[in-house]
Amino acid sequence: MNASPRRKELTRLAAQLFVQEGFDKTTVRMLAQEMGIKSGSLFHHFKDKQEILAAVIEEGTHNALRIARRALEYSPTDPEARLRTMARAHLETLFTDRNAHVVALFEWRRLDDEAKAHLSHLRDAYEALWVEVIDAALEAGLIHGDRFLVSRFVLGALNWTVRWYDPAGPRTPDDLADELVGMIIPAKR
Amino acid sequence: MNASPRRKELTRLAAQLFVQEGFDKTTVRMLAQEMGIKSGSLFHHFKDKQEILAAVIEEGTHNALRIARRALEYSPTDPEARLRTMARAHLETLFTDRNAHVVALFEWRRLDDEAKAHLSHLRDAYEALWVEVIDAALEAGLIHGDRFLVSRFVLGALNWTVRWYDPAGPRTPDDLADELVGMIIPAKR
DNA sequence: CTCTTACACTAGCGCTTGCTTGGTTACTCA
DNA sequence: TGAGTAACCAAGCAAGCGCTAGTGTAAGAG
Repeated sequence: MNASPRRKELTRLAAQLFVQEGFDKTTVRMLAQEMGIKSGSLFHHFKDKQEILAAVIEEGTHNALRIARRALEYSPTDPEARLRTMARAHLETLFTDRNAHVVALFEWRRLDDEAKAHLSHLRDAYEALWVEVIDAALEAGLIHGDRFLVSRFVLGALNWTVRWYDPAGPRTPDDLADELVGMIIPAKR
Repeated sequence: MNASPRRKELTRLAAQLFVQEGFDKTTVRMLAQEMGIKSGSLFHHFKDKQEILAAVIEEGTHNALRIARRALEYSPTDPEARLRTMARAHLETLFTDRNAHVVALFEWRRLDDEAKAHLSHLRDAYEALWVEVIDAALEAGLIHGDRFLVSRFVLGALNWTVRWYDPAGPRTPDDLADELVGMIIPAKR
């Protein structure tokens, strides 16, 4: 709700700590120290610890949606290019905003029901983009299989990259995206 | 180390709770109650909470390795069949021993360094099976791409199934496995 | 009939947790 | 100049945490 610049910065720091330590192991005292304030002052910005988590996830998902929409807007319209665009956008988002997304992926269950209900709308909107692109690729005969399963598998493969991919290595996120797309569409070289 | 039947049963119950609540949120009192004993008695079976986690993960990974090896043993030897066999074995393990594997996948970071070192050998042995099968498929020209990336993508897609797959639904784990293999090898229907 | 072993219990210690309270400081704007 | 407000702090409470110490009991081994 509130979006003061101070709160945004605190959210960014919280995301980092949540990734490093996990939500449960991150204490309000650790959060406060990282932010350069005392633990009590934290509750001036956030109603409770839960709300910090929700803020982190909301911020991340919001960005992902924005980046993907913009990327599709400027993408060529043929199904293969759009598939590649979505894969690239997904990984771009995943690694520029890494902390927030890792939290969204692995600490989702820690949200209370209210926050989950609110945030799952955002997430569904994002997944809808994927389903749309994959449907087009299926109809064009570019890939084959069940639309539901294909999108789950692709998203799974992409999301799992946060567990092993090292941005400092020789491969760029775009390399990964292209490799994945190349893997699921029949070769034509 | 120790493997009394009592301890094995306790490990199974612990896995269930760890999945339900997460490792950090699961208290020794909750564990004890689920086991029908008092919290103090728990430490007769396990040195500390960490050791329970390690026992859960060890048990699961051990089973996965056993099942995969046995499946490969009885599999036809052509690369496509072996790929399908590994995918099926992976999902079979993932869903018969679901709790243990979810814990292994998502609570790994909670292990102390010593346990990590010990258990990562087991995990590496399992991944080696995958690399071997995927190498054969690449050499046979069945799939294309980088061996490292392909195996990461495939494992990612498979592991991610625990986040969305409902065993009570219409699809069997074998269906999923076949669909995934069908997705990455060029169609020939 | 004793000794050992496995398993469980009661009681609680020492510490950390999320969060509250009551007050202070610095800045903005009429 | 004075009122209002956003940001912070010091102090600490109540609850819950992992784990320990010491004891009891029943079953099997010698």
